[in-house]
Amino acid sequence: MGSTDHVVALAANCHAASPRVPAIPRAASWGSTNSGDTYDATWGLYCIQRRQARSIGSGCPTPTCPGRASADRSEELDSMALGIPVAVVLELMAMGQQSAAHLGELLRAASPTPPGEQQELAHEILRCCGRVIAALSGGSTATGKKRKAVELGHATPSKRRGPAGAEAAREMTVDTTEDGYIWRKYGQKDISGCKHPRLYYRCAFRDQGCGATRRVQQSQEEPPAFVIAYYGEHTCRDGAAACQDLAMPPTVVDHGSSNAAASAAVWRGADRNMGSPMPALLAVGQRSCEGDAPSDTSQGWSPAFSSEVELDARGVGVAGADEPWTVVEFLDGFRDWESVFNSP
DNA sequence: AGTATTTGACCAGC
DNA sequence: GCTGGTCAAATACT
Repeated sequence: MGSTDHVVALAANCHAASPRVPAIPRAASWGSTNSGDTYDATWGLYCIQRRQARSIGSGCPTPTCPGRASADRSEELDSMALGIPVAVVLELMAMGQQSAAHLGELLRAASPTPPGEQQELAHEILRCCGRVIAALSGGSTATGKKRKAVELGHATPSKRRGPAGAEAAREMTVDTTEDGYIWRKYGQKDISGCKHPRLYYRCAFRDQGCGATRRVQQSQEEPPAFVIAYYGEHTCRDGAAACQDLAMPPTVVDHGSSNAAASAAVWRGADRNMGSPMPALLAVGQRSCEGDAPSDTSQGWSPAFSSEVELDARGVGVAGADEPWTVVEFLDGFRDWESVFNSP
């Protein structure tokens, strides 16, 4: 059995033990909050209503919905050689990432110290997913503009245009500023022609040498969307994993972070989800952005979501009348892209 | 008291 | 000179 099968099987087994789970972040790229699709990322099950899949390319009034106005979307859909929408790949990779994180958590719980080969493997899966997501996000930048060498951090550290030390900008438009990393705000600037200020964040683990930064600009659209540009790579044990570790129960994780306040903030988030089946992933990231400027430090695991996920005994979403499908079916080969996206 | 955030100042590119 | 990215002191928060 391969690693992926292992993760999927594990996730499916875990879900069987707990068929109902709280709301889970949905990848922003799928957009609409009331489209009827459901995503149980924690347990690795993904349900999507066919009507939502059809909305891609047919237009949707929701500004952040992938089906809206479909010039950009069709461009994105065409952007992959295999004809697979980038957004869907991102979604699946995010799911894989979460499953790997969950696997790591379970392995850690089974044998806390020292980290075993299995845990290293889980971490490797997590890292691979993260890199694919980063690569795909970079390939679908909103502006498509290339940054000059001086902006890419090849120059000595300075106050150059573009965050210092940045290697590349990966720009994306999402409906939440939460992305699974812990960021520390270090600046804010009013930008000419923009109603909202631009916010500057760096990784909270900067003291560990992590040079990742991001720039957040709220669009003037309604509802709010955020254009987030990422610079540099997370070197803080792959950022997301570290952040997730912080959110785990203390009996499982001793992260050793000197960042007490950040840890405390995450723990407060965890408290809100006491009793949920997977606090490490559910606990954080449920604060939505309100007002003009999201001044909060993002702690979330994953992008925006708003709907409660109701699952039946098999762990399949039952949000609507249309027949749902699960990503497990897809991964097992019972569903293919055509059946998902072209079905009436 | 320690840490995070805010915000005006500074700096460099354009 | 204007703009935007960063710094750092002041302030707020826990």
